[in-house]
Amino acid sequence: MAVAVTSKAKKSALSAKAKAPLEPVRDAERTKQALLAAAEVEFSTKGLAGARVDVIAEQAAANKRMLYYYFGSKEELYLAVLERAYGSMREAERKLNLTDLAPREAIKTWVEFKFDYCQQHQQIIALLAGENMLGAVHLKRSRRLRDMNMSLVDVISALLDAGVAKGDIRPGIDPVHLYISMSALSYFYFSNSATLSAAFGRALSSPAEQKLRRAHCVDVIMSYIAAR
Amino acid sequence: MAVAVTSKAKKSALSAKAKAPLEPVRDAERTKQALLAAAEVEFSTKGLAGARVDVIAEQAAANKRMLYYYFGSKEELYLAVLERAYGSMREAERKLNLTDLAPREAIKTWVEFKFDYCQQHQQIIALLAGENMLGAVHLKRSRRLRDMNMSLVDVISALLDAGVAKGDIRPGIDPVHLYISMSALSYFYFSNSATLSAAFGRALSSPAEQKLRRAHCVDVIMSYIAAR
Amino acid sequence: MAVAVTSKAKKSALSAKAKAPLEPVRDAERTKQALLAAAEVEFSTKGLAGARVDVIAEQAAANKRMLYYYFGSKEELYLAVLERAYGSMREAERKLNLTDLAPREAIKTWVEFKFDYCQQHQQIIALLAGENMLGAVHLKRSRRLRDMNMSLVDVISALLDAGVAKGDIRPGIDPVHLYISMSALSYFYFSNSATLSAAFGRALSSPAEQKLRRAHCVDVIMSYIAAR
Amino acid sequence: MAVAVTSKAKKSALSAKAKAPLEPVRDAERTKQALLAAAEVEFSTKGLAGARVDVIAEQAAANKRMLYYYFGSKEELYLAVLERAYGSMREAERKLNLTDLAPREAIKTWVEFKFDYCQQHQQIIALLAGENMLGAVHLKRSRRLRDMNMSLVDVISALLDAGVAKGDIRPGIDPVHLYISMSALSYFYFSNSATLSAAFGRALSSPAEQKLRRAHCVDVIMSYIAAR
DNA sequence: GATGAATGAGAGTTCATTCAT
DNA sequence: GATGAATGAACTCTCATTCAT
Repeated sequence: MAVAVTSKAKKSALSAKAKAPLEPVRDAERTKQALLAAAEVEFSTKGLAGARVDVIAEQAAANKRMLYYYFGSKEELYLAVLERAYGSMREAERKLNLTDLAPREAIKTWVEFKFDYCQQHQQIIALLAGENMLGAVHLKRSRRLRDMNMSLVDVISALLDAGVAKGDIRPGIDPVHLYISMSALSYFYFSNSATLSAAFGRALSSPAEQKLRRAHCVDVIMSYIAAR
Repeated sequence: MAVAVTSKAKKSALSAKAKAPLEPVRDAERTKQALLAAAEVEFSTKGLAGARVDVIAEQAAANKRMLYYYFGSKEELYLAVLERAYGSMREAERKLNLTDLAPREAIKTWVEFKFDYCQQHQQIIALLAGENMLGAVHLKRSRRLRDMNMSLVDVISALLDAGVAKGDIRPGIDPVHLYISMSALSYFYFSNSATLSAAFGRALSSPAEQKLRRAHCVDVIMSYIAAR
Repeated sequence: MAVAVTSKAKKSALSAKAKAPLEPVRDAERTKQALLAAAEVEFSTKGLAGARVDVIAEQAAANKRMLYYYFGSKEELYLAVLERAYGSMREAERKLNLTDLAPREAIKTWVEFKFDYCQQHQQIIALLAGENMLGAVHLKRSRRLRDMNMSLVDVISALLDAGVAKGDIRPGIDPVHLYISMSALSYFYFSNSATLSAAFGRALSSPAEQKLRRAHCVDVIMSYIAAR
Repeated sequence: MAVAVTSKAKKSALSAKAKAPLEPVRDAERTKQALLAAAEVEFSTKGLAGARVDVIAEQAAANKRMLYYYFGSKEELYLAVLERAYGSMREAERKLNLTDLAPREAIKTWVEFKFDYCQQHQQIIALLAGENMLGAVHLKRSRRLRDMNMSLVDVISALLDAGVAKGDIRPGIDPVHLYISMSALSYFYFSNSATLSAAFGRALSSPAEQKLRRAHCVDVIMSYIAAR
């Protein structure tokens, strides 16, 4: 963990220029981010109702009071976590720039991205699962998320159209449902890994198994979109 | 299990000995079922932590004390609900008797069944989502569910083998992952319908939309298993 | 106050008639009244904001949870206390039956009653002072108190009219302001006794002093209403 | 006390060397007064316990830290407000110089002053009501207020004696109780206007109504002191 | 003289659970 | 088998106050 340095240290930094610039203890942004990070863990493992603000504050090495100072309430903190998680997911997707690739290649990349993102952010998966269980009432209220979506469909539509024109993607595919399926194949595997592993008595979350699943997801989608 | 005799029955037994043989009012069983039903609603909409014991008792038109009388604790009630829900899902699946059908036909039927079951039991979907968020610790502890699974894989394997032999299913398909995908395509659509509808600004849960999705799920899986 | 008798007490009373009737621990009404009484003390000495629910519960020998069980919140308990206090004050006034007396005699009795009531219920005085400081927002919201008032003015009017007709009360007196003055002379003496004593360096709350004040109040009002 | 020099002053000192002798901006005093004014509003509407330090600081457009810098604590600020309010009330009374008037005229003027002062300083009325509810523990501790009182009684006594000698004031009037009554008639009308208005369903605080009350107060007192 | 960040104690409130009948 | 009263622990949230700059 980074060592905290007070203003005292900073002043001495003026005299000794070799001193590395350090993060101060009284850093609003730092505290805020620590709270958000701790909250993400707590909410994603226990849900909104099951999460404890004391635990969040403690894990963030912050005072409980700070949580209310910055976020107002448990629910607003939850929403902040949700917005950040959902936002960064959409953001990552947007950065894919799939339009530069050939249609089938682009879709394959997308499926792989979906899988990798789920794998690397299982906390977000859990978070979204919890939010969906509650009817997504919080996400629906969020203004920040209103605009984030939508354009996705346009990208898929364009890819599908190009593929159809080129002759290597079959016509008549609904872009929304294709997108849902691409998500579903990876998301469900991670969101339900606990019950799935129990059900099949097979450690589905091992690296080897994950590699298998990744290929399977690509396979399913590519088979589906293939021109006959 | 001991036969329940209500106080009503007792009283009438005292005053009139020539009573009807045994008036099995079984309020006991009825109360128990009412509690389970109410608990399923409460747990599936609010999660384990968010659910309120008082609400469950009230919705079941039962006294709160009865809940403890029959189930011991909130957590045990939750487990009972989970077991019942998960059990009946597996039970329904077992009753499909798919081995009588041609392999491709059987799998198509299965996919459709998956979709229909999800649609008709969205409460169970939510319940499972919540349980998975918690790492499925309760379901893993359940003895009753140990045995329920497993045989599923055998059925799929048999179907796949038969199809391959017959030449209309491609070889090399992993039955576990096929099963997971069959589940994923329907489950995710329902479990995440709240965020999906918000994301796409399209009422994905309308009957027309559901019919579309059902066909899409079948299409995806059938394309995948098709022999080239 | 009626003595509560539980079924237990009743039963034992049947077998052993000499048994003293006992107060049961689990008596809803008793707990409720104890809470109200404790709350009256706490609210009247510290105000709504300064009062502590823990103290109220402890003084009532009840569990803090019971306070919420019966009253819902601190504010609602406060309102209940207020309604009870204000209600019993008005009730006592109504029972005076002053119309049976000669006009001047009636008004003299009323002034004396005002003084005596203030003296015997200084808690209520303090309670009302606090509520008035808050703009009486709680009392104004109370439905129960809507109807309690008003008729008072009619009584005074009748008395004044009779006195005027009889010739021993001067005409032209506003009954509302007379009532306010009758209240003010006693109420203020008690509500502000703390600052008054400090200001005059004279122990104004001694019995002797109170007797003096009582006579003074009567004197002032009687001088005012006297026909010239 | 150290002379305050604001940053504003400093800056202008830098740019214009030919400065005015000493530009005593005294933000210090201004901030202090702003805090007192804001505190008076907050304490008089919510009481000591109900008042919020943050609100006071915000309303004074000052930093919360300044409140502690100048007053040490919430309670000491409260005391400062009380002392100021009570002091200025007594001060105003002292400035009446009633000894120049004829006795009855002087008392009439005094009653009118009481009424007018209450009307113009209803905040102080509320403040005193709150303090009295708490047993006036703060005012009693205040050294500044020890000396303020007392002389009032001498003035009244002198007026009464003069009136009695002159033959137009009746003998035997207790000056303290007369003073209390003069206060009571106006104070109570304002301190309890909220409940009174509610009780009588009559907007007692309208200008017309206030004029009526003022005359009534004078009438009551003048009738009382009149020689028969 | 002024400020935003931080704090610990304690407030009101809620909850699963149990007691007495 | 059923009920209303009772409980204590724990939770979310608030507040006056102080630190570091």
